[in-house]
Amino acid sequence: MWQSWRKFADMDFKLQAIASGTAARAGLITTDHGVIQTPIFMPVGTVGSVKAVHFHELRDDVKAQIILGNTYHLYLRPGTDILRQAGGLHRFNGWDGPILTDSGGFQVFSLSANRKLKEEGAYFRSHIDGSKHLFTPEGVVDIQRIIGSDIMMALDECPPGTADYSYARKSLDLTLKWLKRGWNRYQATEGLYGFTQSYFPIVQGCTYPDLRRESAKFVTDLGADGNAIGGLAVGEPAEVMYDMIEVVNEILPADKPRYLMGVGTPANILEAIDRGVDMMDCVMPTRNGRNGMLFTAHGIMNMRNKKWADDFSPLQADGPSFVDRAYSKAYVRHLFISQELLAMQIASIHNLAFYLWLVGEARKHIIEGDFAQWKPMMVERVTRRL
RNA sequence: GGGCAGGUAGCGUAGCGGCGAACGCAUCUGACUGUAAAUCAGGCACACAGAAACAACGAAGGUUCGAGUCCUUCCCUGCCCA
Repeated sequence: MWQSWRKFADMDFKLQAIASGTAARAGLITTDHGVIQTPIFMPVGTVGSVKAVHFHELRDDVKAQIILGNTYHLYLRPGTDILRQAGGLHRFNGWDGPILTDSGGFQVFSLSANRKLKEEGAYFRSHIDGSKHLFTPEGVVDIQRIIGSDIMMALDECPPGTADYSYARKSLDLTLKWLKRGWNRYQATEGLYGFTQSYFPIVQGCTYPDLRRESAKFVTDLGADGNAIGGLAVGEPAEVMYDMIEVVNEILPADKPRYLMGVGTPANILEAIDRGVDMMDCVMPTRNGRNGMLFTAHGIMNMRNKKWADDFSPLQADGPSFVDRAYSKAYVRHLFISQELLAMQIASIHNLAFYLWLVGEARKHIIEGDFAQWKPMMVERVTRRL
């Protein structure tokens, strides 16, 4: 185990431990809104709300340390005027912990039918009212200054996992230009609300190792407070994703946090941590939770299945959240079948608490030094179907 | 007793000469990875399992190449009148 204390532009990242026989590491990220213990999972709160979960539940039950917001969605609603008047997103929604905002780069991918990419930026049609908007690398920094997130993300293009080489090449060229322009705007501006904000550039390059290496090198040379890996878990096989993480993490600096964007399943998360990833986010625990899927330390349950109808045992007797013991499987199934809102609340709290428990356990085992033995056992358990 | 309206898969309903029959609900199963997702997809008599066979239009007759669909009788339900 070794330690390093280094002060970077806006943010501290203190590496606390690296488990032997693996690239997994434990650390502490210090922001103006609090300290984050890594590896960490970050619940997604796209429009400034982690769907179906109150902030006191997020803090006290889920034990979230940082949440996400989304630039595209917040820009459309409530809009920058309201966010500026509110004094930023922390003041607006009441979450006083760290916030990371995605740039809208993912919407370039997920709303691809409603956008056109040009050198200057991404032209969008609002999914809400069809109105036209332009997202530039600079503009997206400006918007995130107004939102006031602790970590701002660069605007990138996130191509599908099936993209061919020539498209991936072209796409990466655009993303690299955008990264540099966004970085320049970031350095030329400062936070509006009296605390500092970081800017994370994003590695792209689809499933092509040479493009990934080039991208990682470029990103590293910017010297940001932390670096992100994007364009994964978008249709490529999981093994390919793991390979790309390894390729990229050989290059990304070890003394800065590495953020794997949009990942993933509990097994994905453990594999990513194993390969040196520090931060992850995913809609899966909340979205799949609302749709009846519960992730547990013993496997996956579809709560709508008939087999739970008369199972009065607790949701998860040894689970980390109060909902795990407060409610039975039969009751939660009844709530889902009856389309009761409480079902979605319980499932969201449970899944998020499980995800945070999982990364917390990973951290513990990294520090204790037996992560390499613990991980495969855990991967097997969390992928079972109950 | 008379009049009117009806009887279609667990329920509700569409179809009014080509239907092995649409749709909704219920029910069962699956999907969901930087959230256009409290969403989406599929199954759903019985039996069998592999391409063949047998299956829902109240019942029985009839007309027709062909009938939920037209005709006759009967049974049942609801409403109204005696």
